[in-house]
Amino acid sequence: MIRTGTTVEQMVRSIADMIVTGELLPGAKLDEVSLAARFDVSRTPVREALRELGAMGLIAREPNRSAVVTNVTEAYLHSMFEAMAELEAICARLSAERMTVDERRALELEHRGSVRLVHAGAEEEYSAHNTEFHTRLYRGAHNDHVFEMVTQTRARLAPFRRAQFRLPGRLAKSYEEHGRIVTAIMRADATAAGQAAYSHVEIVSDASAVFATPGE
Amino acid sequence: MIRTGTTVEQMVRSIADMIVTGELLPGAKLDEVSLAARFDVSRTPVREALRELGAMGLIAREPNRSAVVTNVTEAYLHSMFEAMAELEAICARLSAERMTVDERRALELEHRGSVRLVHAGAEEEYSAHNTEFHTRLYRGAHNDHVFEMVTQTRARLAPFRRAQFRLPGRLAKSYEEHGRIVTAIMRADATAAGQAAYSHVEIVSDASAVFATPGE
DNA sequence: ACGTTGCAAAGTGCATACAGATTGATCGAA
DNA sequence: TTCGATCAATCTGTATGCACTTTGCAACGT
Repeated sequence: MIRTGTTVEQMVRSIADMIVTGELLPGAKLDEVSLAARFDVSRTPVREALRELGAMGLIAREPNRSAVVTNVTEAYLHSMFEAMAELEAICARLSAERMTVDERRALELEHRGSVRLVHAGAEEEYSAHNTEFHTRLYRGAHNDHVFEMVTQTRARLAPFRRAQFRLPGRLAKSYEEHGRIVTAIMRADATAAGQAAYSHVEIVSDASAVFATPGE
Repeated sequence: MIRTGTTVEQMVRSIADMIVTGELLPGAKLDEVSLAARFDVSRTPVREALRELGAMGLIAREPNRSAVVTNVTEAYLHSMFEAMAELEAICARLSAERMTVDERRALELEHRGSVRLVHAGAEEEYSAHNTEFHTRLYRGAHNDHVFEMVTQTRARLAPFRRAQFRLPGRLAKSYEEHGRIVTAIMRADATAAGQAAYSHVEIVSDASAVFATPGE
């Protein structure tokens, strides 16, 4: 396979991707031997990859037990959504203050371009647009550490948010909420941008809570 | 050393502690064989510990190079302090709204008890009190994910904040700022608590910026 | 002098081996 | 039948070994 020193990194990305995209569902067991066979490497790099995924919070590890895809309690899921709302609000506020002219224009274009996806009901494509839209918001804050935190939190939430756009009317609502954020940012109204971003995530949270595992 | 946990966990805690306390300064090299000898284990668990510390952001790793204690740029340090201010503000706001009566009382007692350390100029002891004070604030928010983020950010900032209480008059100022936060929380005034916490960190940031490494 | 090349020492990346822990199944006894 | 104990299969935790990479130094040529 890969003979360079990036083997573990690639495995981390690959496994993280499987978790985020739902190929590996919360609760799924990840045993080292199978993974080693699957990636055609020995257990040593597999263990290092699992160590890193554990630190990222994507999997849970206990001594002498197989790693399992993190299956958070309702309470913790709620705390992550609340944190996500706060982080998005921070990004929106900072973006309203700091985005360059080009960044503002690109955000607006990205948003306007998505209206046809809403009308077409293209859930898959809208989901991709949504990711891009929010990533622009995170970058626009011009704060690397906040970017790291919000990106990581987003990754951990991904498995629980997957089906949100399948709920009836969710696409149109999302578009409308994005619009409020964009408007506030174009006006450089940090307070309004923060509030719009906060309530946007709150609504996504409500739409996703149903997928949580009943507390343990 | 702490009894609980596996070998790797203990090493992670131990090394993280050395970094946070300044026993290992930013830029210090951590080679695997030396660490293995020092902890009397083989390189395998050492590598896993380094992998985890890397994921935590405490050390930087590159292929075929020794790990080095993270030596952040001024720009990144600034972004961490700004993020820290936002996180502390969140904790203060949520604490103002959610702390139980017992938690509020304990916070106030902790604060009042520290006045004698200020008068005595006991930097070391005040630093311990400061940690305890802020930890109470983080817990009081009753949000596990925010707690994780703020704790991790705090750990990464620790090496650059160590000497803050040696600056003249810093103890008294810190005490005064804590007082504002406590007052707001006792009044359940979330907005005031958030603002007080934000500016408190801002001041610490200014007091610490001098320790950053000139950008690279 | 100075830059270049080649080599040796040291360190990392990964594979393999072995020891200890866990799990599940089977067999025996109440 | 059911509960419990025992043992084998399986998996994780750690040690060790080998190959490749990096790096510092020294000898060489210009």
